[in-house]
Amino acid sequence: MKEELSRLIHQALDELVKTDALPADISPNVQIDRTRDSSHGDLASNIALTLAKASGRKPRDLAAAICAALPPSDLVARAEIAGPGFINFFLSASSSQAVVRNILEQGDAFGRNAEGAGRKVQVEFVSANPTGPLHVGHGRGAAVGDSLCRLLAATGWDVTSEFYYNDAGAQIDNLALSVQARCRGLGPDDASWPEDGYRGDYIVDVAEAYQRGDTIDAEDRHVQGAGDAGDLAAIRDFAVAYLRREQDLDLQAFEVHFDNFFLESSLYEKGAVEDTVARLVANGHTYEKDDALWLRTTDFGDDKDRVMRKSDGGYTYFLPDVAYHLDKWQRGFERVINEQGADHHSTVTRVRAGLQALDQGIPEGWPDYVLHQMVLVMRGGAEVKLSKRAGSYVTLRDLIDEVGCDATRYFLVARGPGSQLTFDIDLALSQSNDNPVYYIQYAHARTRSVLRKLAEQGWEWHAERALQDLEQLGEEHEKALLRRLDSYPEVVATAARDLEPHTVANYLRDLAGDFHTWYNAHKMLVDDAAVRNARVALSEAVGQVIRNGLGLLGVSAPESM
RNA sequence: GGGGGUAUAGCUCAGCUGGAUAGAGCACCGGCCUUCUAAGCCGACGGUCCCAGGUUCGAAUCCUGGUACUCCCGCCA
Repeated sequence: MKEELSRLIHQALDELVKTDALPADISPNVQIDRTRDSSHGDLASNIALTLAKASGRKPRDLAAAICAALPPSDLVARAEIAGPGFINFFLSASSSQAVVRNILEQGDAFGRNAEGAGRKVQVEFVSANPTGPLHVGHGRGAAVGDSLCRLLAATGWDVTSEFYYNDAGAQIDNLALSVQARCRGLGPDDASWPEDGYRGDYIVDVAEAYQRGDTIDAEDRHVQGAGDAGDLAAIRDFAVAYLRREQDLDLQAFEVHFDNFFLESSLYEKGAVEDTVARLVANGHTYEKDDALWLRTTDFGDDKDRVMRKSDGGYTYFLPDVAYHLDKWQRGFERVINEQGADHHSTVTRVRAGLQALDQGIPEGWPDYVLHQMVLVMRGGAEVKLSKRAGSYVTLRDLIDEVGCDATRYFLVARGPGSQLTFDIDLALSQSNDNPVYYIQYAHARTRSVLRKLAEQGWEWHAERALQDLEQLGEEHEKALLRRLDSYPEVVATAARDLEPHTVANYLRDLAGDFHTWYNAHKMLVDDAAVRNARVALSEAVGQVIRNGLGLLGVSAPESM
């Protein structure tokens, strides 16, 4: 549609150049925008404003000349000059109604495109260490990351989702010590409680399960509790498996799926960490100082050099991070997106620097990052601190149990990742019916209800026949809906390109609003068969788009509410 | 000190890569259910788009300089 209009304008400009009404050396950048106000038509161009100076003519005069030179087209009913010199295009009824046919014919595919051209992309998100249940911050990562996967898949990318976790580091030792202490009947307030031990109640559950000899069947490991409080290694394996299973259940409840789980320990087993060190040393980007091995990341834009191998011989987390990303590159992911909490933003420069130092031909800006800001959780008017160690943080499972998966996912994905999110539990609980997700789902349920009612009244409706009656859609509310529906593919394309799923959420709210307004203003199931057919077709199109859009957010579209 | 993010209605937030009269939800006020689902609709109220400059036909949006809040800056992950 935009392309077509752009072509018409170019033709008009060529005509004006030919008749010397415009200088030949202009380089028009024709821009077509959707109008905000329907009194400004459906689409508008600012071309006369941008060319006014170069042509030495007043914008409105130039706009008039362009309008006069526009070749006739079935798409456009009329073009008007408005404001300082905009050209407003009013689409013909038939071309604006065509979107209904497109939607009903394309169904689930409406809004998808092939921009990714089947290229491989990996999205890594959540990546929580198995030291406790997932909290709200992980939930935001899960909601955003999963939506990104869906958006990328919808725009032609070959997507792999991945969850990375550390199953062997210092924090895991700390976890094991905490469970061991619980096995011995100690509490966080006892003198011999491990320093910085995990204080949460879930540690008690792990300890009891271990001592009972429970069997854990997690996605990637199967462990039985040995029951021996003295066997720290056994406790560690059991605790990791136990908490991984808990996280799997959290993700399952959140309806988030991962294609791959990647263990940090596997990097050591494969020798990938040693290889990475060797390569960095061979490339001459390292030096020894204070018994430690440093990487000169300042050569690659970092503000100071980083330790790779500590003076005690162990590696810092930085090194396996680099090894891990090299592994991603070697798996053929030319594009990788890491969705993380913004508190990790300082690792971005570091990891990219490490990859550059490897000299493997990895592009400088690789990989991409989507960083989400903190989620503040309010309860009873006060902030709940998200401290694992205090054990008082709000878990994702709590939220899902309390406000439901759909509402939680919508809430966490409906805001831009860059804005801090205040999740007010009291508000979510006391006013869960006011959550925007219900507003959208309700619109969908209404479209389904109309079909049921139609059948009850003995009327028949067939898409192919109804599409013959689309010219019956002449009400202003209907035109607004048609405009909104027509913009959906652009919304999806933009959201995917900018990695911003929340624009889809905003769009759906607007679409649902247009639908509810129309629903209240006009009855669909009227006696006039042609009008009825057309309106039900429009309703069906709305339902389809809501379904498609909610699908991108991982939110269900219920048949009835 | 360095870096990331944010600043828009009483509150929570949108604002489509510079467009026309800056929008929604919540809260408050007033209307609409005998009629396809009132989890809905209609109306009213509500603004120094943090401040100061700059860029241009045109700035909430871009640039510069400030201010405030927040997160990060370890031989933790």
